Amino acid sequence: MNHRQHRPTIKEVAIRAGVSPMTVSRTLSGGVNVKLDVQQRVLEAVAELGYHRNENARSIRPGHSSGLIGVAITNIANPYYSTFALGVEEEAALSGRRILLGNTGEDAAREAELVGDFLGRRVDGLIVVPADDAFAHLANSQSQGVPVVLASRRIHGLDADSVVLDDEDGAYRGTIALLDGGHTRIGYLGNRESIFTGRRRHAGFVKALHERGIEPDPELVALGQQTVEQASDATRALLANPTPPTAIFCANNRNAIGALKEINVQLHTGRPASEFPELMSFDDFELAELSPVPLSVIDHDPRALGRTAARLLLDRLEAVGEVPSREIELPVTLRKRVR
Amino acid sequence: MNHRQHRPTIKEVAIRAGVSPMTVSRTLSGGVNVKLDVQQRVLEAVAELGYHRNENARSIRPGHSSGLIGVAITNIANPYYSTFALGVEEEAALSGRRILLGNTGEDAAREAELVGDFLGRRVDGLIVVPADDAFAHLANSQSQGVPVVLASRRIHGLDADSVVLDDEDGAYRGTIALLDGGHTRIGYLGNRESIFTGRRRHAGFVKALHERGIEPDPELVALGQQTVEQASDATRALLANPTPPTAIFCANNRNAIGALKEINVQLHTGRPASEFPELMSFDDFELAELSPVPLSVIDHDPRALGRTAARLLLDRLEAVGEVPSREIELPVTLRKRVR
DNA sequence: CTGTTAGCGCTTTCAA
DNA sequence: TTGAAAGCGCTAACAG
Repeated sequence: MNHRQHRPTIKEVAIRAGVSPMTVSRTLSGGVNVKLDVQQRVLEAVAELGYHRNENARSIRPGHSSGLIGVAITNIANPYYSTFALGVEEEAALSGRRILLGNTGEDAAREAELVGDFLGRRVDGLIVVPADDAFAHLANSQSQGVPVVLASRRIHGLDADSVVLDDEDGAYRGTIALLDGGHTRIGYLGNRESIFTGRRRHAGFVKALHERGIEPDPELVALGQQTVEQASDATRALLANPTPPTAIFCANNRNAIGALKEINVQLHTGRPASEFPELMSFDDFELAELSPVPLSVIDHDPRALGRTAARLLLDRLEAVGEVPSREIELPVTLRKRVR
Repeated sequence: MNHRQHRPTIKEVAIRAGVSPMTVSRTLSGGVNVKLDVQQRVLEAVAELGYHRNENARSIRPGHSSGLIGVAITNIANPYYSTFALGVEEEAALSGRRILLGNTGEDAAREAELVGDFLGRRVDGLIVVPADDAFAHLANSQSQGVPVVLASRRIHGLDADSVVLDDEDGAYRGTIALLDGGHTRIGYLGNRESIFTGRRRHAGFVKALHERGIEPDPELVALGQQTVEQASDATRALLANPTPPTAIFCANNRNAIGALKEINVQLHTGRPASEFPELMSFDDFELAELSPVPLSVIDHDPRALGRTAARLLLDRLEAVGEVPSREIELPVTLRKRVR
């Protein structure tokens, strides 16, 4: 490895090109008021040294921003969030910005820590899928002029731009579809009630049942599964119920996949698929169509969610003066019987 | 929103605490040689103002690093790479570092652009899944003392730390398993030969066939599918062959999933599953066990790949002096008949 | 068209 | 134990 072990500075480029640092700076900023042949020499020196402007040095000057967007999500490995991150990255790249990515693992303390770090790195703004309703760290960010966009989940009491899904309506429609299919004993696998989407999707589920005069059986409701494995365990418990559900509403892809895996395992014992519950999944996911039991999905576009979140942030960064915060709710589509 | 619209500086904290900026700085760096009660006052001022040290300003001082790691991967939305990114993030976080994430979309020009940007932001190092064999931008990075770790793919001619999978051996063993299962007409869905893993996995495939005296039929080999949809299209073509393959080797999860989806579609026409080819997938993936046809996977751990890549980088950053570059090859596990 | 000066926020060095 | 000065890399503002 050719170790010059040194990052060239503007001064070195200047010396090599036989000009002052200002001329280098001007050349790199578009070249206004620099003779063409001088620009040429400067650019040659830049290329020879492999020089890159020190963005950190630039960003400490007044008026200049870092061009960074801090993104705090709960779990990058979940395809829903990674696709979301892709959307953010794409949209951010359009304005030449980069994303600083942090994983919170649904841990509020970790989230606050990450946000503090992001602020220290002078991000232009934050895109956060909040782990819970605590928001002192986010309000602090806003108070310093660093806008916050909430994605997927809102926080009660925090005035910020946000983009979420139409959770309640989706869950409601999905549940109604199950009820219309003749199911009356419907299980529920979902997130904790303390999580925005958990609350909303469960509310939509309950609303549909109530509308048909059905009281949800607490024995068929399992909340708080964060992993596929936990979801499989919860499904096993549901199936072991003396009067098992004939359908299960899965409030996210982790829970739907866990349910599917457990059902698939139990199918190998020889019981026919028709004896297993039909599934409704909030979130589409890859290979859903291979389900051995009837499966419908409440579909939406996590990439668009990411792009929208980034758009909200960029719009605010470009806006002049005070702008009221925008709350966007993206629609979801019920796709019946993808299998 | 409470808009102070201003990021407090060390000076303001100092004024509020009635001390000099240096005392604030010292307090925040551990508090050596600062009286306890003074530290107390400083920390109160910090909390009141929501102050965060400007890391960008810190990083321009000699000796100080940015604490950033630039990560350039080809597609965050691919679960393989998002899990990889999770591993990198986790390991980087252990040393208090953050990741700057960029998506290359398999585009070498975009990769070079990203790397240039990362260098401008003074990353401590780079972790790259290279889009192709061009490496001027990476050598440039190294020459400036910014180490590069290649992940998943190596580049011929670039001396850098790297962690890859045992591609050829995995593909070889997978293919042998198919041959042992009695297959002689085996299709291949994979990446372009210009991509490191594409070359190696294909080589392993061919090696196994040759060992059994079989010449691969060019009509059964489809290279270059990057998306699930393209893989489905390629599968359709394979299945339409007058003498279709009885097994298909899928060199990555995109291709395996595409094959699975196409087979699933064709199953709905009524032809029995037994008439469709058995599958071998390099990469495990979620719900593989739901495959309607026999499916084996060549499994590995993308998260460990990410952690290892980060570890290689961090080790080099912590090392003193010249250290020879390390090339790690992670093992893969053949799992027969996950379904 | 080009260069000099000054200062962004921070911390190392030196002085008190 | 504290502070003042100087300078990291860069560029607006001013001078020439």
